[in-house]
Amino acid sequence: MGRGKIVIRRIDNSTSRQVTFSKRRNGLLKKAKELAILCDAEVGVMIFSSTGKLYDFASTSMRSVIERHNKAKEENQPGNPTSEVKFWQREAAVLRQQLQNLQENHRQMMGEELTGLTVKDLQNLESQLEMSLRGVRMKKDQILMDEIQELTRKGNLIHKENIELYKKVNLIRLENMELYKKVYGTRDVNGTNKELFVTNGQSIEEDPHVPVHLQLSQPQQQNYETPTRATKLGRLQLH
Amino acid sequence: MGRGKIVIRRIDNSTSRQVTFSKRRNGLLKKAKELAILCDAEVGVMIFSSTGKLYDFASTSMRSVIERHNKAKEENQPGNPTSEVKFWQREAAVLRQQLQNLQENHRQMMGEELTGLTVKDLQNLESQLEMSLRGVRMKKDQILMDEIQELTRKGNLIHKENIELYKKVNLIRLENMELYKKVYGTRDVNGTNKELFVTNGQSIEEDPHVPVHLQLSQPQQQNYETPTRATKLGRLQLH
DNA sequence: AACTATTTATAAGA
DNA sequence: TTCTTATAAATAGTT
Repeated sequence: MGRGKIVIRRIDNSTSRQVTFSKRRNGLLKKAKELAILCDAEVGVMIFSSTGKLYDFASTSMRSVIERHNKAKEENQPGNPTSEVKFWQREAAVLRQQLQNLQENHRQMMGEELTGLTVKDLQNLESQLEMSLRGVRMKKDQILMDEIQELTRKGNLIHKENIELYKKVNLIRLENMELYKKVYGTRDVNGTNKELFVTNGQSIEEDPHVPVHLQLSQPQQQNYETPTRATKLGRLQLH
Repeated sequence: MGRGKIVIRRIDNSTSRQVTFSKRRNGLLKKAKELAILCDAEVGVMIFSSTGKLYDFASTSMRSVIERHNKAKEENQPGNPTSEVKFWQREAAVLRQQLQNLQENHRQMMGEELTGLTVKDLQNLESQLEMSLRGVRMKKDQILMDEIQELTRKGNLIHKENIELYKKVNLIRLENMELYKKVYGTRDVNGTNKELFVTNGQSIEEDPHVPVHLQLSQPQQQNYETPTRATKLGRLQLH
């Protein structure tokens, strides 16, 4: 696969041998990775350049690959089949089996690997998924309902606060009007000094019955405190 | 490098995963050999199929490659009893952790253990379940459709057989009537010797247009041959 | 390190 | 599994 065909024999020219090594080494490692992923295989590759430098790849870990290789070749180091080692090997084997079973099950629940299942199996799976879906939706709805309830509660609280606030404002306003009369007489009583009743740069006066109008938070927002007028009013410090 | 481009991700279809494994394994081993020869490198490759079968290549010997690798990594030999036990312990711990993670995930997919999930999490889970459900239903429907198609095909076949059979029966009956006339003259032509046209103890005569009435097999039954009248007739040997 | 003409690997289909 | 074939990918030789 190149400009020309080559025969597989040691490349004499040191430079081009080096270049080819670099290219083909990368190619080999890439293909090893691909094989491991595509085919769900455990792969280990070790390469030493002619200068002794190591390049390797292991889909899991090189140690695991080597252990497995040793076991497969039954070339267990002659002289240490310690019961402890055997115990842990068995333990790992059991766990690996469990993991594999669960993985298969999980894949089926993910709607993958359905080939080989009977209609009965598929029906069971379907029922299970439907049940799960119902559960999940119920839970989600519960959370949303709770959220709504909480927001409604807060809204009502703020509404009450606003009413109280309104009363106070009106009291102060009356006091103020009295004061105004005392200082300036009776002229120009209406339409002045609105500034005195302004909070946060917004006049309350223009809307005497501040409606509770909370915006429900979207599910993806954790922040319940959307800066609506109501919450702004809610933050008012009254003393 | 094939008829189509593929993404590097576990191949779902077990058969094609196996086929690809076989091809790419050979490719990888070939390239490992070539690299070793062309570039004068020491190369070792170990591959375990998902079924656990080992395939390997070493330009020198696997032992040598592993030794060299160990030395390069400055790690103790996997033959050291203590380190071996430690290795398996770690292996077991990793597997146990994986199992636990997968179990939690699986429980959530089963609609259990949903506490602690955010609305966002629940929505993702919901989508996943919906997708899985779609996949499962599609698969199930596919199987049922195939089954129905197959049954329809068989039904039509049997219907045709019945029609042919009917023609033959009528022919034989006519022949028989002629015979009867010759033997007994013309008296009592009708209403006799019905026995001659009886198959399996059931008279065809009573139902001249045998309807094709196949019972669809329930999903759990593999047996398509429910013993209806139609199939009984279908089993008649005609020569 | 790029570039590409070619070879090689391999995905899909029988 | 193995073969075929169209196409993707790797890479030999070159700049």
